[in-house]
Amino acid sequence: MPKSIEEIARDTGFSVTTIKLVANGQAKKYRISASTQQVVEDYIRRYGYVVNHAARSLRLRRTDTIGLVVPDISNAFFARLMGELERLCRSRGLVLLTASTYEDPAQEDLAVRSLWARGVDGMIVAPCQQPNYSGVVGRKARLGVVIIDRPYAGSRYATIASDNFTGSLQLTREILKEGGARTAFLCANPESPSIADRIRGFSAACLEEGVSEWRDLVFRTPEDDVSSGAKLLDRALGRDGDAPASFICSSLLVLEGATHQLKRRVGRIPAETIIGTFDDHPMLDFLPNRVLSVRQNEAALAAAALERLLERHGLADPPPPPIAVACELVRRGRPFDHAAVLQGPKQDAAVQETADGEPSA
Amino acid sequence: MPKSIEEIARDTGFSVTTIKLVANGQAKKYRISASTQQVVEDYIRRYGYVVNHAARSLRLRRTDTIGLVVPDISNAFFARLMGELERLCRSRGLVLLTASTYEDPAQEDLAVRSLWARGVDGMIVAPCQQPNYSGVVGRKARLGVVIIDRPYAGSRYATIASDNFTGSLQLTREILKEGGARTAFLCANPESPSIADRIRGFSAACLEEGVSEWRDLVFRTPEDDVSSGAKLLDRALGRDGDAPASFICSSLLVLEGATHQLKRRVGRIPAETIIGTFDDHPMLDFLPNRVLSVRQNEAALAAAALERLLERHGLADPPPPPIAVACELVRRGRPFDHAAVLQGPKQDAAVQETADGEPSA
DNA sequence: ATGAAAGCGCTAACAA
DNA sequence: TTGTTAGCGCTTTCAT
Repeated sequence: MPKSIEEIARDTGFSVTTIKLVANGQAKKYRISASTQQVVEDYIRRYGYVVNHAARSLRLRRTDTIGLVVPDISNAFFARLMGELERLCRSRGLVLLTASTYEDPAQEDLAVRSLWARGVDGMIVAPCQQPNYSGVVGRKARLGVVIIDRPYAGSRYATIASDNFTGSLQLTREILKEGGARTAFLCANPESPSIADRIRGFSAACLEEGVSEWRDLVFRTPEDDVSSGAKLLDRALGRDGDAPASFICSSLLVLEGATHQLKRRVGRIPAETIIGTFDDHPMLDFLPNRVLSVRQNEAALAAAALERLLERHGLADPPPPPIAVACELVRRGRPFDHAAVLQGPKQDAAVQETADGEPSA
Repeated sequence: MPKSIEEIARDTGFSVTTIKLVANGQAKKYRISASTQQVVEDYIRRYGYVVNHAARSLRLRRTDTIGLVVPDISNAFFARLMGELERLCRSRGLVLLTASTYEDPAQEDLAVRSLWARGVDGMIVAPCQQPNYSGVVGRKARLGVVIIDRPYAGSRYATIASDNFTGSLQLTREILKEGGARTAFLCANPESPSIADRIRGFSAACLEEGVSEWRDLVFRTPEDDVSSGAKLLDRALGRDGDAPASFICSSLLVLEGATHQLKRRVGRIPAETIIGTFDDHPMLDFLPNRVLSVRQNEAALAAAALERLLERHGLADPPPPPIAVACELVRRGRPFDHAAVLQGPKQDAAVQETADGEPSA
């Protein structure tokens, strides 16, 4: 049971100042005598000392705690983001408080309010609505807020997000190149600014390739969940029910629903279907298909967000310009080889290429 | 910028006691006059009031904060566990501090120490070693600790874990029934008590079915990661390199490595291979195969852990008996129908069964 | 029905 | 080189 500074002072007969000085390793700086130092250090070695963080926070008006508010921590992207943030925080002596909102604005307000009441020094939030915490968080709050992942236009806060436009542009280009003239975009929650960017990227790539009717190829649904993915695929299949040569999903949840529905409607996931999706995941490897996915850089997003937060922006009226973090296009499987199928499977070098490279740990 | 109780008292001319009474809604209980109540409430409505949590903690010697220490928050199981815990905590006015250890005992000690220094009221930890925090956390710590997910034998702490033995038993039984006489168990980190239970379940099922040489079918590797999964599959394949009729993976990471390696060695994942794995995940649906997975009940684990923690066990010398939470066997795909393959694919009712049921949101 | 005051453990400013 | 003190905002106990 460790002692408080005052107890140590009382027991050793020195003053709190002295104790504090040696406890903080500032002994020689303030020329504490060697004997004093010895006594105090022995005492601490014996009984231990841990600063009382509550008292410290009360005095310093600072908790060394930051809050993270995300739609859903069990979403792999947010879980990785949190992991990175926590690592960064720990190395700076900060601690991370996390809350999930499940895409519910009311829960978001609640979470923000609760974190604020806990006295977090700042918050990083992936909002599910146009962010405005002035009512929640007080007017002149000394509290820093940075928005991540959902770059709502005109936000009063510093904003960090992936470059979804370019990611989508490159993904769509590549799919069109490999898979033919058209592809469908199964798109959940199109009102979200990050998704809107993905739609813009999709349309830009379509127009590049002369697909002027791109609007007919974007299928939308409000909810980003598995059942919506199934519905979207149904709509994309259309009347004939032929499997599409390729499709792009706005999220992994949509992809789950789409593949499920494809199995129901077509009986299987055709090997020649090219699948594009946002958010990379190792388990995409389970699909036998050619899969192109857009990987976000969680580490860079986390680092940028924390940096922005800590530079304590004076919360100036014009927030700093948004930061866009580059994505990476990940390719899995191989472009489908129609010739090989006609000849039947071969156990040769060509087949060895199916999965190349060592799996990474 | 909300006010403190004392500011409100000063500004309204009442005493802090009065303010506190109405702020806590105990006005009528203590028969505060209606006019007083009115004044105070108006003031609070106008300026706001949020308790200063640091001051409260200092006074109460309690932070209403609990810590969660897990090997890796980006592991889907732990992410879901955390989500459940956070939800439960919020409804009780608690807040959750989470730290990842990346299976490193040093980081685990660091995390525990750091949370302890933050004054958490209790900790839930999924340890990567025989847990012993007496040095870290002080002797007579009034701090509750409950161990989750890794039921180390003889631990001094209350322990909650899935019933991995039964889960493994049922999984292996079913695989043997569907897939023939033998199956391999690709097993990472066999020293971990939860994995040891899974091995015991595997062997019990093997013995039931008369597979006395089960020891030869368990392939082990210390690290639970993707590259280990690949190595394990290599070893299981043996000299002939024929694809196995079935195999079981001790974790999703192992499965990722194993499927990857299977593609390299065999050229593809044979449709008739039956795959068993621990930890269920929606993306297992991506595999065209028959897949059986053992789903842990994160909600029940979280609830049990929090309950144990909050009942403040006096930390009696004999810890309470471990709690085992039942798992659920999840089946995906269909048992492979060899006859259907010989006849070629059919677009009929039988094929419709491939994926049955609506996808769940 | 309302008020006064002590003290939780820490830090910072000032003293000696 | 070491000591003293005044709060930070809250809760609790004891007075009115």
